[in-house]
Amino acid sequence: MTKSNLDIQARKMLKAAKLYCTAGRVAILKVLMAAGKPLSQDQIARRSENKHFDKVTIYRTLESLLGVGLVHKVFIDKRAWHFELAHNCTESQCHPHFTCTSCGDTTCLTGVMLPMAKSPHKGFVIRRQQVRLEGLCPTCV
Amino acid sequence: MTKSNLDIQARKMLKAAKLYCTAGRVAILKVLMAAGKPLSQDQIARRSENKHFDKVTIYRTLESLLGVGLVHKVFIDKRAWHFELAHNCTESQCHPHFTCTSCGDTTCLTGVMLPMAKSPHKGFVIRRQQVRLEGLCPTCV
DNA sequence: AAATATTTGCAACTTAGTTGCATATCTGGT
DNA sequence: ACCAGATATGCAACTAAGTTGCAAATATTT
Repeated sequence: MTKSNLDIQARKMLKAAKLYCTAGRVAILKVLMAAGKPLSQDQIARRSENKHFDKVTIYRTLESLLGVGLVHKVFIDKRAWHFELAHNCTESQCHPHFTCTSCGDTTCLTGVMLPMAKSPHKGFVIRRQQVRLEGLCPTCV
Repeated sequence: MTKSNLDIQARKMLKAAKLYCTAGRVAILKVLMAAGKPLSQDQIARRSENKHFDKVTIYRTLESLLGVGLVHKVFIDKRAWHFELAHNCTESQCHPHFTCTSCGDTTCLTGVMLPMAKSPHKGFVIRRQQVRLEGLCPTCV
């Protein structure tokens, strides 16, 4: 079995981040790369079913990927946390996430970028900005 | 016992929204007004301890307040949902919420407002925008 | 290939939020 | 002010999401 492109890329990312290159990390990175949108632990588990990973492993893996900045936590109107690859992001801002109020689906609006907020209160140092949008998606309009 | 200002205000808001004016709703609105920042169910419960409200009641009350737009759900890096009064907000945008990465505290940056994002993908109708900021607060700088 | 460092899976647990249903409370009409 | 109907509340039991400790398995370094 030849290693896929995604596989090679995932291993490169892990090596660059000085993380142990384990089956779980590679698999989860690949799932996130393929998805192109934020996923929950549960969704990740279901999308890597050919190999079963315990949910604790998935959470801990995501934690380690968060730690080195390969992955971001996304805040959307769902009960479970969602994670996505941190590419397409500048140091201070990712793309906005759009959630449809009708079907509930979330889309990454890559390419859209707002100017960074400036704190009016002296003393606040703003490092990162996240934008969440809500409305109707093309299918539900 | 004379009714406080907050009390009168809360009742007015409920009446205007055509919601039953119950002890729970008034109490929770007062707690949110007094807090001036997003609170979780748990925090609301602890701040209205002179009268005990079941957590189910608090969730359902928040649900009803959300329904008429008196309250907003705020998305921050906490496990529990947080809610705040929906004043100080335009139809399409509240103030940004700033969370300190050091102490974890969240502050409302009232007065700060970003231009609304414009969708580059035709077909998306953007109705509301929420901004989450992260960095260091004055105390932790 | 061995020694060391790190990750994984399991079981048990905590915390957040939900559901159904019987009881209590609210509001408008008389 | 009181009653009927509408709505909200509390309780108990439940589901879902995320966490902890520890022993076994897997990576990496030498």
